[in-house]
Amino acid sequence: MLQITRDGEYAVRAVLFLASQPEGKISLINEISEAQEVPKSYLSKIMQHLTRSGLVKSRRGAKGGFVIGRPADTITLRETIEAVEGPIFLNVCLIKKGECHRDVFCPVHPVWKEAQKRLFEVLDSKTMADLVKDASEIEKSNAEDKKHRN
Amino acid sequence: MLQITRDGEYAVRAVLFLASQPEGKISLINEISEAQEVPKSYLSKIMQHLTRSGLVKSRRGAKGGFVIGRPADTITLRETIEAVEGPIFLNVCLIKKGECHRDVFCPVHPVWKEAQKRLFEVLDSKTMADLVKDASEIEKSNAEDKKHRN
DNA sequence: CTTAATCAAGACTAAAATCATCCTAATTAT
DNA sequence: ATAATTAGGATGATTTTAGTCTTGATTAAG
Ligand code: SF4
Ligand code: SF4
Repeated sequence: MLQITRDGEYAVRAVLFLASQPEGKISLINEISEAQEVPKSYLSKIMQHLTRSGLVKSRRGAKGGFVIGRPADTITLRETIEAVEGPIFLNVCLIKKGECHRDVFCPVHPVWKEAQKRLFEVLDSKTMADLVKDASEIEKSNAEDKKHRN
Repeated sequence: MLQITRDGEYAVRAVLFLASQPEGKISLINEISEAQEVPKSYLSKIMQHLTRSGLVKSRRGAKGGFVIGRPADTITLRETIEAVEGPIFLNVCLIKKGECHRDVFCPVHPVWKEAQKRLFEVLDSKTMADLVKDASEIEKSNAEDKKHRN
């Protein structure tokens, strides 16, 4: 359907949440689930993937939980999504040369290549650090709006 | 999976085929299916959608078949895909305001908006007429390559 | 060393989407 | 009439999506 799955969406919410936590703060599944409105048991599955990919670090047992795995300014939106959904290909012919044998003469093939490139430009350019900053600016702006509505 | 479906892919192939036919030439399901390597019975379902959307015109009965429904330079890649897949939304929050209630404070929302805009720029800018032209240029270039490989 | 807390791993499931196929009906030219 | 074609809908296999649940492993602390 040319739409990101809940896996990808929830992964972004989770990583973004961890990125917004103070250094060293350990977050529990419960916290993340409630704050980001993701079903707890589903989220736990997603966190496993994110842990295996290194985007987050986990510790089991008492005082365990999750922290972000790398500096937030080194984690892009695309990387987060692909960590749980696998690599993005807008059409099968982008998977690899010859995946669709028509690619050698197909005039649509280069268009998909370009479309994907442009999409990646956007998803690669936003890091989790950027998004945390954006969030605080939106919050500030919303507070301003509220004041002006009096 | 953030990938166009076979419906969309096959629709593009079919419309492109019709766009490349000489004015007035009527094409049969069989011809289109063979030339574009799309399962015949599946294609027939897709042609129905394309007909209802006006992108192609059909005539039943003897001497019937399909022709393109509008000038090829007025049909974009995006329109063709959306005719069979429905409108494209890279994430649910793009469907409409409030579809995701977090959109008012979510820093990722504007990124999806931008990503979709960029994607549309590419898919809207290519018409079937462009693609037919591109195809003939690719063919010419491939023939050249072949000659030089001697 | 026991226990409570917490994540890891994988089995399981319901519903929907995907990718088709097939049959019957309607239409059209000859 | 008849042959050629598309229209429409029923059907179906497979995969994906979006989750839940249970059991096991690990850890800190008393
Ligand atoms: S766009 Fe062209 S190359 Fe890509 S899958 Fe379709 S036919 Fe193959
Ligand atoms: S990106 Fe933000 S607004 Fe869009 S669906 Fe996710 S949470 Fe909602």
